[in-house]
Amino acid sequence: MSVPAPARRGGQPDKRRAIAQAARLVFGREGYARAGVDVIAAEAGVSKRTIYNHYADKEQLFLSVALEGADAVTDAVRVLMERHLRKIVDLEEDLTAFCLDRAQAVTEFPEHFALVRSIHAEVTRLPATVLEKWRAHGPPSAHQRLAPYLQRIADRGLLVLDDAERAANRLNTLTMNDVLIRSFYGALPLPEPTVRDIVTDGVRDFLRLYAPPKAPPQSREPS
Amino acid sequence: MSVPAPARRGGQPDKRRAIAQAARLVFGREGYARAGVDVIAAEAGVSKRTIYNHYADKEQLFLSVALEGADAVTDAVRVLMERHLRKIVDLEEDLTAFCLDRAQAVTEFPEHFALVRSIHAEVTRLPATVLEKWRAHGPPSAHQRLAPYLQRIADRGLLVLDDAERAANRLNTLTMNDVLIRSFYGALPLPEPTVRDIVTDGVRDFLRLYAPPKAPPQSREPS
DNA sequence: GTCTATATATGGATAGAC
DNA sequence: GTCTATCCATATATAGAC
Repeated sequence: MSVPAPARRGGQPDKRRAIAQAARLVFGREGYARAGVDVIAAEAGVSKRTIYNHYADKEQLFLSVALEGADAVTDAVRVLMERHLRKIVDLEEDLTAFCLDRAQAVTEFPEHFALVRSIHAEVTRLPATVLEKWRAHGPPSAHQRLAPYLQRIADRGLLVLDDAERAANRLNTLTMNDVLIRSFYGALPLPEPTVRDIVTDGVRDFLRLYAPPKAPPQSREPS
Repeated sequence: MSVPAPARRGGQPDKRRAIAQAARLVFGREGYARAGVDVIAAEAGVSKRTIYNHYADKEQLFLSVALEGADAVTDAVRVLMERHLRKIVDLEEDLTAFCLDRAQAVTEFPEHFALVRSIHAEVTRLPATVLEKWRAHGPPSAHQRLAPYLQRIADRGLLVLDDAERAANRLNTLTMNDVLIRSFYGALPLPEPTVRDIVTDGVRDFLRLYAPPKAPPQSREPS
């Protein structure tokens, strides 16, 4: 499943992107099995044969698009981390804002999460090598990138961490997972207030688990 | 989607169950779209026409089987609650045992969770009325049944609950959800030690959130 | 590389006898 | 109600001209 290099020689590389985008749309809307290569070709404005010139078959096209989409989401989350977790002013507020934005990313990439649902449905039929790549592009990598941010926060004394990666996973569990499951992985987006409640509660409990024993708000009047 | 009453007049009601079982197997193995009514008929040992005599179409067959399967899982979980949570001897141990058994139910009903994955993939194409029924038969009902058990435990002073149903959801979030997501809803079962780690950690954190402030182990020597 | 046209297969649903 | 045989639509993939 290594992403094949776009054909350069004389061909229009735009077409390949047009195909990928159309495939993402149609696969997301119809699911893998129902999606017709015909429809994808029409949506992309190319011939069916052109698709088969760029991709070996329907399955390769699907997997290629799925992995690209996962990377796009991953990049978006990376941006959110930098925005909310680089400089902490109020830990609870910043974590909440981060998780809220992260949760809303689910509804901002609807085509991709439709692909995620299709992959879940097909997962028992996918080759092991493909699944490994899928795992590598997915949530686990997100945890690995979140952990250093939490570690930096802990180094400033705002959290007490035994294991930064485990804590990253906990934050995810307490906020994202509920949103994912209850929204059917974004298929039926939850009302914004509901998401806010879930995330707020999750962050609060996360801090109850990981906040320092008694946060002395740097009282300016020592005994 | 009301489950239609089996035809009695002269027909063999066994056939219907054979069809349902075969459908559960084939839908679980192939997914909704790939599953052929032909194959289901062969697996059930009946003719294709017989299936269409019992069920309006493929979709009705699928949904009927899915809801029945959800009820079966629900009943199994109900049994586990009675076994582990009716009489508490050691709260942490009992909760852990319950959640472990509950998590392993995912791998004990592989066909059903394969159906769950298919439903996720199809969820945007399902009628709203069907989705409501699906939700009603699924996890939310499990929370509602778990809550009273937690409430009884709290009444004995072993937990401090603000809202029993919220706590039930928390226990679920901290144990089941990770298992579900990381195993791709049971498609790639996690190693038993991994499940044990997840559940053990989850219950420990649950108790850190909901245990009474300082559990006095009824010390026999007051000041 | 791209297009039109087509081969080939499959699957949902039905007709009609028993 | 159940079976055998079949219709018809659809979909993947390919052939061959430009």
